[in-house]
Amino acid sequence: MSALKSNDAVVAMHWFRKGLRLHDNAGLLYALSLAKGNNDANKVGKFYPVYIVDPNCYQLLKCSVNRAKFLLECVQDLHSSLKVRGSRLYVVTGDPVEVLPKLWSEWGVTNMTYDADETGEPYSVERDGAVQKVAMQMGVEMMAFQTETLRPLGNVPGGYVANLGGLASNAPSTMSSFQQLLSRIDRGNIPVPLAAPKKADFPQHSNVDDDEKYLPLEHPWDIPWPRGYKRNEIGPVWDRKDCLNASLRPIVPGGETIALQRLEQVVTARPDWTASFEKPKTSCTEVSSPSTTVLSPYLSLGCISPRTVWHAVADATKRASSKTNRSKPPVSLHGQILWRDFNNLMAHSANAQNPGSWGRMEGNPYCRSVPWSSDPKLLAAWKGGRTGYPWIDACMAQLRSEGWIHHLGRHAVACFLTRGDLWQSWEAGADHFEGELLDADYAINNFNWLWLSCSGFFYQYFRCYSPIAFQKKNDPNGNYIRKWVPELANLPAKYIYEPWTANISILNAAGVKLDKNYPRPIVDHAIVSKENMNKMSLAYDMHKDQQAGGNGASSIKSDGSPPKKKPKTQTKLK
DNA sequence: TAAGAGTTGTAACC
DNA sequence: GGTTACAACTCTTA
Repeated sequence: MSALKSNDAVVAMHWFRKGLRLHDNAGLLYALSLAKGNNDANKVGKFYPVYIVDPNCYQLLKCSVNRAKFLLECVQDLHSSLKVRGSRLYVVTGDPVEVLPKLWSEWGVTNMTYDADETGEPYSVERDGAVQKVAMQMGVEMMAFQTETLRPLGNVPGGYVANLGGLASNAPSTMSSFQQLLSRIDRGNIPVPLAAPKKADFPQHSNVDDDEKYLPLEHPWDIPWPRGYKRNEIGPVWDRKDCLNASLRPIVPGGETIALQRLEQVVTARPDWTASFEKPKTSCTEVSSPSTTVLSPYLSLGCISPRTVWHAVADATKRASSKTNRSKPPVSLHGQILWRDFNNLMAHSANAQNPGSWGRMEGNPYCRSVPWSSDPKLLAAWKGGRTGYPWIDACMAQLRSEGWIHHLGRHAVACFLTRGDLWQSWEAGADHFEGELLDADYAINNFNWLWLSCSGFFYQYFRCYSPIAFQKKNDPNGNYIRKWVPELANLPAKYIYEPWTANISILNAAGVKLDKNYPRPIVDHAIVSKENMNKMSLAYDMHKDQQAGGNGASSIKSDGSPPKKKPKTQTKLK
């Protein structure tokens, strides 16, 4: 595409949204090359790297204190890294659709690069569409770069959909068929990440100023709420005091610099560990140092690029001892990055078929209809870690405190909320996770909720996690519970997973007062899990009927009653 | 059309 | 600690 509109020097802007990094950032490099005038001294222009704190953005509206802290740290780190290179970050607050045109006029911007959102996330689609419209009117040339997945998702050269005949609805819906698709694109080779720009790559003597008006925000309470926002109505409920609450400690600090250090420490420096990594075998009982990489928060905001992680894992694996067993996708570390691309492709495909459907049950081509209940009390108990099942409550406490839970803990609480126990919609769970998780990601979060609730991609609903047995097997002494549910810390190991089975003298000795400082179970897992399996079975039968060409009517008798289907686990109900 | 595979279940048995 | 029944899902492939 033509970059220059006239003989004038270019004024280039790079709009950081996700992709909060300097390394492997094609859009940033392209903007810099434009501003440098292809090294023609007469054509050296200006370069403005910009981040917009957008209070309307879903990231801020659903955002927990932890996530706001993490985001601001990422932005601050970007500013520092740019300053080292003789530049700076311009941080502006407001709606991008209003803010960008002002900056374009003020600075005379001719070109703007940004990282594309290919998943079709509704807020991004709406925002970017509106910005593009204004840019067109103002003659600002916008250029999007696909850099947040190993390969572009869409119908562009090297993209997944381009290798599916250009039809997103042809996207593979299983991990193995996804891996085959990837292996057909350039024989499965993953492009090498681009280096971060050096000081010499920035146009010098241009526009570096210390205008305090554009400094990064320091504290989460500096973020203004959108106009008309009413506390407690929607989104986060926090103020300055909440932000200073010492119990809220993100599991990792934000920023590209720390992300790259962490990659070095956990992957590069541990070749044997990296080569033999198997996700299902990692521990969800750790109370001090996590058993996985905890790179996901950085990937979700693009502090580190997936290609960078991919190649670091490949290099470390090459250096591993010959005696070390090499794990393979989907359980290996490469597998984890592949899952990420697969999930992104599914989001892209769902939204290409029906815009905005990926985060919902209704109209989502990958989601089965399940008649979930809606009980605010059960949902609140789950969110607040007051279900009466210590392992579930411990996970929810860690989520609230650190913005992170081990993958298997997420499985446990997601299964519990949906098909396992509470029979609440996965949408409600996904919504809560999106606000609380540091690594909240539209594609991946919704994919996993579809999976765990057996609404899509995973269908073995008879495999159900027990909120007691699963973790008892991993952590017999209940150390994880003792840390995150301190009310139960003094219970003997025998009762730590089921405090209601202890007699009153044992409870008294441990300082546990059921219904007072710790709740009794809100449901009986042994009973509801069986009932729920029968409900899932009926929902699946309805789905089959619809697949067969009907509208599910054959499952409903003329009097409106459900079919007399023999419950498959009837014999176990007693 | 049937067989096989599917990142990570549970409980009972030896 | 390994094996098996539980009651049986869907999607892909041959």
